[in-house]
Amino acid sequence: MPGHDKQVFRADCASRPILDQIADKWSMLILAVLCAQPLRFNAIKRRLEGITQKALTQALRRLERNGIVARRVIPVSPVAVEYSVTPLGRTLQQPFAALYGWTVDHLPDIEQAQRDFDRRKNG
Amino acid sequence: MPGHDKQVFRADCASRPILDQIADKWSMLILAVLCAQPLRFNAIKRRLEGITQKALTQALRRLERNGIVARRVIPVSPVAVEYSVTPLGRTLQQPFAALYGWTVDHLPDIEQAQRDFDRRKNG
DNA sequence: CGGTATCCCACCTGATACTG
DNA sequence: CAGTATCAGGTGGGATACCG
Repeated sequence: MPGHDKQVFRADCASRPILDQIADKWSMLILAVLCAQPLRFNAIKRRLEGITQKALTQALRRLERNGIVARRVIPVSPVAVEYSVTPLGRTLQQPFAALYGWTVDHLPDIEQAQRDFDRRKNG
Repeated sequence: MPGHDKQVFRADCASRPILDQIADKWSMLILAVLCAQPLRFNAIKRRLEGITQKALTQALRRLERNGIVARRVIPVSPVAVEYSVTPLGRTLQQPFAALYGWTVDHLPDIEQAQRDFDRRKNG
């Protein structure tokens, strides 16, 4: 991290809570599905196997509050709500893809390291 | 994420737990401080304002298990333990730096979005 | 359909004490 | 120094029920 090696380690660094809210379990996956196309609440939920309604609601609110996704209410009956990625959110695609690509590329190494570690501990 | 748009959304995708364990609150900061130089336990703790001993211990174990950091016991008295970044861990620097750079670059946008959102909700 | 409200429990936290 | 152990207390998640 050339250039900002000092501030980020301070508890009051402004980027810390952002990093926490954006680099979490579900946000990356939500952004990925929405980047392909805008989707409605339950459409997102169906695509993200394992997410609960509560977790999805919370993650979407957080992303909306941070300007990453937009929420549009379509006044039909029953109500339809469409979520889409904002221009700001699109700029996150590159960093996220890099991180995801890393996990895929190094998955064998990591799993090997885990086996080694567990064997050392257990015998 | 060109090329792997399908698997990651499945609950049993192998990269999911890795992503969870690596893109968490403290791992990025720990890796950043250790990339500059190997450090002992309390040296890391002093640099990461706000982390508890327990949280640091857990994060280091997880990083060690995944082959990201190495733990070396130096048999002096009292015991010294030095943590360093492995070659595998070094390859994570680029993706992490990209993500951190993003938060710094877009911090004003995000804070503005937060103010707008909060004002809409509260009035 | 897209949520909110509620309950309950696992977990994380912080503080403190103890050990090799 | 570098942890582990323990306990109290608060937070968040899962399951369920209900609402516009």
